[in-house]
Amino acid sequence: MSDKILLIDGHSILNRAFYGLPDLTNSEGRHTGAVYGFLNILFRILDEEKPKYLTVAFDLHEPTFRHKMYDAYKGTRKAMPEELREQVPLIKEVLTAMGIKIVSKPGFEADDLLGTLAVRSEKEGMDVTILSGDRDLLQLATEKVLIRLPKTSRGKTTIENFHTQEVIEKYQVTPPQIIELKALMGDSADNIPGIPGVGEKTATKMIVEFGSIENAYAHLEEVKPNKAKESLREHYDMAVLSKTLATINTDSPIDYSYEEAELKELYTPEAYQLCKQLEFKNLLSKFDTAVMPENPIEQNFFSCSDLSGVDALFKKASDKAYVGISLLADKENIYGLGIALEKEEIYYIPVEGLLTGDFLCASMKDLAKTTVLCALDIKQFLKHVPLEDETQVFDIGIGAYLLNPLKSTYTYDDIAKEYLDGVLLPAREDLLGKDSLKKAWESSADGLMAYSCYMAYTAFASRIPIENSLKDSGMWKVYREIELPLIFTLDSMEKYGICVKGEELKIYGKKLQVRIEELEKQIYEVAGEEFNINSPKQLGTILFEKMGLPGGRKTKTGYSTAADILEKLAAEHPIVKDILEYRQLAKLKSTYADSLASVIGPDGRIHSTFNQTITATGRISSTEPNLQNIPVRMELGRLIRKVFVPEEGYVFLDADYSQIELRVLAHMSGDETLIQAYREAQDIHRLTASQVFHVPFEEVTSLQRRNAKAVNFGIVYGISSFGLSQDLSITRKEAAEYIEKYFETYPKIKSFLDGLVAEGKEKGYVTTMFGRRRPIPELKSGNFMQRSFGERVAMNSPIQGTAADIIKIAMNRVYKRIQQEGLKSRLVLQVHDELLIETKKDELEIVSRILEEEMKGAAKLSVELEVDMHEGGNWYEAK
DNA sequence: TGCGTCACG
DNA sequence: ACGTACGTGACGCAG
Repeated sequence: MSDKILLIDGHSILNRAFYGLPDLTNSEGRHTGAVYGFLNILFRILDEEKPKYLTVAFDLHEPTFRHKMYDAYKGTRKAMPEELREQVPLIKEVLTAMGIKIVSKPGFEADDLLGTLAVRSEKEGMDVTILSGDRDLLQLATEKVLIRLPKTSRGKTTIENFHTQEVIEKYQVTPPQIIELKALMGDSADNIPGIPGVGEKTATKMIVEFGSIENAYAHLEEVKPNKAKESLREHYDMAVLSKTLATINTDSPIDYSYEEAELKELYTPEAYQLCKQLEFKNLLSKFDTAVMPENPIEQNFFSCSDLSGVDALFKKASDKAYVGISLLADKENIYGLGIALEKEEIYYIPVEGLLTGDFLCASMKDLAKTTVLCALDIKQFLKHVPLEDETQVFDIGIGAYLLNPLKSTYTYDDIAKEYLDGVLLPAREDLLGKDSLKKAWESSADGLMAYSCYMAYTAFASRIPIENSLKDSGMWKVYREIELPLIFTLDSMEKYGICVKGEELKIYGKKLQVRIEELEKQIYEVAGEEFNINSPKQLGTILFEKMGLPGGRKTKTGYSTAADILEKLAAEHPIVKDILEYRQLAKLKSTYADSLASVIGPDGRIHSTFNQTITATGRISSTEPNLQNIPVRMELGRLIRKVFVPEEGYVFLDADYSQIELRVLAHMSGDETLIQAYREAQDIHRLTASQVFHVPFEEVTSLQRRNAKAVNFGIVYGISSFGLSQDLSITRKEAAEYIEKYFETYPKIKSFLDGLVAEGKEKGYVTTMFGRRRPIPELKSGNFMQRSFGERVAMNSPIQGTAADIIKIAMNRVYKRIQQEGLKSRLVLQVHDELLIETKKDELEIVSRILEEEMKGAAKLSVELEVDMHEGGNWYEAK
């Protein structure tokens, strides 16, 4: 087999990647999306082609010969956006680090270099592949030269491939004739003037008929249509110029050695460093551990596996003010412990023989009496080492979250990079691969010690920088008084869990199943065939193609079959109602009945995880299972709440804030009308309607009230006339009028929201009443969509976030009061504005007083925080 | 794995 | 002109 060479059009692929992918930046705000996209496509092609040689060609910035000709003629060049421009040197740097040959030459475009190398290589007897985003390159296709054009449509990349034959099939002309086409049609992007009045159709006809522009002129009288003939006649010199401009030079005088272009090891240490800095996490896994640089920190790792040594170690640790801790543990087992006493003194203790997990945990409980334990995830730590005093611990993960809540994970290597002067530590995956801790342990992976020590090191070393940053940014109080105590509150909620009746859940699931099968049958019958109703794609085909229903909104992949679309179609055909019911039941069965049943523990209770470092606004989230989205709005779904029950001798007490976000808005904006409204009104939406629509309170119609309610919601979400119009099924204009009237009624709300956006733009972040920050990089975006999103976020986050702060404060206080007063009752759930307490029957009175006092008293606002409370024998009754 | 959908606040 | 309400998590499908 002959050798293969891959030639890449650097700028054009970078361009493709830039425009095809969302604007990606690393945590320093450096734009990296185009480089990332480039590398992804490079690896994909390398994988497919496995070439022996590889070369990437770039234009230089100075104008080339061909451009000069036309610039002189027309004098225009297109500008490159700054976000892309700064990535050009970056991709060159990465390619160089990977040992990839780059060519460019003053006075020559990348096209010319590619053309020259393609012709030269073909002559050498090689197979040539050219990767470009530019169709001009098609003129280079031959039997041996393959042109590959990546296309990004709907987010994914497909590649079109062209040898001579494919060019002819697609364009009806041979590759060299592509030049003629292009010269006739012109190309504004490429600054080729072309012949006025000649487009793709005419050009193709002409070349198919005459073969070349010259021949067309030779038979000018035969050229049709007349318009084109006249234009050709008039613009002869334009045709000549265009052809020159469109022709890629295949004989450029470049020095080129195949030896240098030979593909070598791409995954070099230099490339690793770069990918790490750019935060290309997916790419890092491609690197072999062998290329990872030796880290000086590692020389300070010590293994400690004898009892007396460990005793001495804990003794030494107890003299420190604080230490870094990493506990290697999962739900079942403890595998080892890392302790950092100093930056240069880190120990690893594997669980082994007399050094049991229990022993280590007991030692740490002791250690906590004298020394602050710093770790990445204190809540996980508490699962094995129960502590009660928040002053005994420091959580660097939560600190890092507060400082930037937009990250999706808070891993030690990220934190080290961020807070320890950019130090690059090997990530978990570098050390342990994708294996679970258990697996790594069983195969006694030697990465365990490094993993544990790096984590302990990071916890130790970043404590001070994180603490300082929190103080500098005004978030120390949020950390110290809200988030840190909340760790203990959430830990307790997770440990208690909530009792769920598994048997009844099964019965409920079976009932659903019966009806689901009925509906299935009915739907198949009406549709005339069996299909997967759960597949939006198949469903769309049946409804909108086979049955001919009017298809509305489109999604990326086809027709939308979302509920709001189907509801509007319900009158068109009875099948739609059945589908909606089917959907509802299928959801209830799969997400609630079945999966809830599968996570009931041996104690008969569900122990959800409450995440403290997920949301951008400061809310907590709940996973495995999510107990914050148990149905309540529809009766059938709401019934599920009957299986959530308190244990014997207890009842549920459920307390929720009434319209907390609107009250927060009233307070933060200081709008007297809204504040006054809250001081007077039972029904805020009715009152809003009466004020906005200028009708007496008693005469507000239900429609007016509904509209006012939607506007109130809209305000909290960062109002837009479009969003409101969608929600209310009214025109944008009407929605805009509602909003205008609303702002007339509550003028300070308008200036408050405007102020938030202005503040966000100026500072790059917005804050809650308590100082919690949310960065909003989107506000700086040049993209209208992104920027608008940023503006809505700027309006919403302080409100949602303040409400989140308030309920967190309330949770902590309720938790502590229950503890202090020695009660048996316990907080078991939080659902954003709602707390559920499993209450000992004889403690009902005191607990309801605690709830009321602490929830209402959690924040001092200019309007009352109102709390609704209900008790019941299950969650359904208590809500 | 990403998307569409839908459950909650 | 752009094309959407804010914040989440889980499921099933399709590639």
